Amino acid sequence: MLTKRQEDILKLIVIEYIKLAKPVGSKLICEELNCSSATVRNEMMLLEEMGLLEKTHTSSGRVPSEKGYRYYVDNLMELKELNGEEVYKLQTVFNNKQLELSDVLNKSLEIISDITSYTSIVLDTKSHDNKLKEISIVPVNSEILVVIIVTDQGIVEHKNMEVKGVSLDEVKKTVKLINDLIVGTPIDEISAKLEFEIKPVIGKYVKQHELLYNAFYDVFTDISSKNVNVVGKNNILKHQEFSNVSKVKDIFSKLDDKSALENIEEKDNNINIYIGHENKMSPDVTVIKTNYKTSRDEGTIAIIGPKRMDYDKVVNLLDYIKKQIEG
Amino acid sequence: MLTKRQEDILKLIVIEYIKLAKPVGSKLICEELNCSSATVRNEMMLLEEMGLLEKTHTSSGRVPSEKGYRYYVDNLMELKELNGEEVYKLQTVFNNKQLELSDVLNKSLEIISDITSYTSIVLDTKSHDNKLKEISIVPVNSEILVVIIVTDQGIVEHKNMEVKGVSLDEVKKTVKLINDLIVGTPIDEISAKLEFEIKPVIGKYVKQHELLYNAFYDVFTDISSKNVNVVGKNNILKHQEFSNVSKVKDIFSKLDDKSALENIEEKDNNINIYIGHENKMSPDVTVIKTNYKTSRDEGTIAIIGPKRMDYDKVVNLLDYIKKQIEG
DNA sequence: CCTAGCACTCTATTTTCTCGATTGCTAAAT
DNA sequence: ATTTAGCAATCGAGAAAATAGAGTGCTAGG
Repeated sequence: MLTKRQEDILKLIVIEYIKLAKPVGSKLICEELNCSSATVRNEMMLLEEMGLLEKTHTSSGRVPSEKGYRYYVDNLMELKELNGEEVYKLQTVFNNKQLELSDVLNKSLEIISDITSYTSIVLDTKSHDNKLKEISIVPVNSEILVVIIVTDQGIVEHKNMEVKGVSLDEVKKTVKLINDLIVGTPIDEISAKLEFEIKPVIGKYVKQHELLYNAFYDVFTDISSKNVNVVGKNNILKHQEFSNVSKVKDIFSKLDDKSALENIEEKDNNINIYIGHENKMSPDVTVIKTNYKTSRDEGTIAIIGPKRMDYDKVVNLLDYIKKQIEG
Repeated sequence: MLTKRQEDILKLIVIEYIKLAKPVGSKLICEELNCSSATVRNEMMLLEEMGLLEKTHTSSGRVPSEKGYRYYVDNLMELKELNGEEVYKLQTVFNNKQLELSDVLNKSLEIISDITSYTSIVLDTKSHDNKLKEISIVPVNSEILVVIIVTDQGIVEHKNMEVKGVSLDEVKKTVKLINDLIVGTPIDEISAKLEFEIKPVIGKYVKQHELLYNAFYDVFTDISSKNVNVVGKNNILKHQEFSNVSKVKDIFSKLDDKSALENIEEKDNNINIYIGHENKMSPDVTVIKTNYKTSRDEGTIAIIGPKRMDYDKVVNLLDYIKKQIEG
């Protein structure tokens, strides 16, 4: 258990270090508190023994440890209001009705990345609430046609389908069958329904059923897949903990690996903070993330920055966005 | 005019410098040629006077100047065949009929970026050959509906449209009118046709014509816009000319500016090489680019790397891709 | 016209030195 | 019992000096 003074010191060190990225000495702290630098040093020693502070070398000032940051975000952090300009910028995005939800997310996280100089990730999936509304096809040439799928929530997806050697009539028959049988099905149940209900039926009516079934199966599995987008990646370069190119390389290669990035998915509904080793990304960063869910899409939004991160601000911004999109 | 020996020396220096990124000394060259280092030095001096070589400091080896690279690519470069593995990798992409052309381009340039460690850009526009095939709408709720546009070449685009206060009947009437009047119109003529032929007509039949006209106009202009994609951006970090973070920042910010990137468009049908100051991107890089055009899409593909670039390989790869997609 | 030889130049690296910030400890003050 | 003043000790960051090595330009002889 920390004394009030120890908490004050820890808080000041975290805030100061976030601001200036230089180890914080006792002198700076004692100016803020009503005590001498020696007293502060004694307290600092205790805080270090508790594992909340670290030194970069024997005679350096103190730097918060991961445990120190953890204590800070759990007990000391104060959430401030967003300022008017930030809210205004975000509102123009939220009010643009022409944008789809995923665009809204990407654009608002662009703004956040701009404001904060951190990097954002949007992991987006079509919500299970989406029900198939309509399948239509447009032949492009004798080998290829385009399948267009629309859900009741307004999601539109399309994909080329290879149908070499299948007559257009056969295709139309199949589409009619599928439409009749699975319109109204939630998209995550389509694959199963396709296999157990549609496959047997089209087998009876359609000659090239094997080929067509596979083509549609591909189209549907493809369409219900996850989407990952990284925003403001260059902001990584702005932080001094990434002034050496090899660290940049490392983090960039992780931000590029879309399939690994899917692991960032957050199940929890709160805004969660993963400091350093608490996240799988890199021990050098903090990841702050939350869930979102609307009737149309669901997924995770995450902000990534150095551990020396403006925690209050990021939490606030994520909270604001989550509330806005979930309406 | 260069002598044969001078050309040999220049060529060796370019090749060696591309390989090792270190200024090339006379000793290395004279081992390849049948002459002494002093002779090579004399020739090097002449080549430097001609502006083809440079020194990094008084007693350093030589580095090709931009003019030197230019001479190399114009006169000395030999094109080699692609190796089997590379061709194989690319073919799996070209043979995947499910992919749209823009996906094929992006994926094949991903492969090229992998092979070469350079960065690629795809600038993609719908080809003028695309004719409007069909417009359809799907209402999502009372305020918003989705407009889906399909061209005869199989391009599908969709966009949310705000229609607050307009009855669904009015909208359907408008869509029918537009469909009747402009199906078959090349996409780049749609805006004009919309203004001069459609606008007057819907004015007669539809109450909220102003609002609907504007919404459709937005949708169409939006849809015929250009698309820029940057592939393999991280490869920038692999080259020692970008070992300092500020140069990385500079080039990254340029690669992020999608609208500025549209200027990369190449009108010429050949594979063109822009070395250093010859391109607008950055004096530190070379841009190699070419045009492509199919009935579906058209645009530019470009490879960006340090001036110390494997010119032969990149030219070959671009040539191969261009032929494949236009084939 | 070519080449061997050599003094010279400049970089890159290592070493040494100095300055200043900050610490931990001790002993005195509160 | 807690706080503080004082002080030697530690270490990093940066400047200055020393060294080694690669490569050049020039000269003179082949």
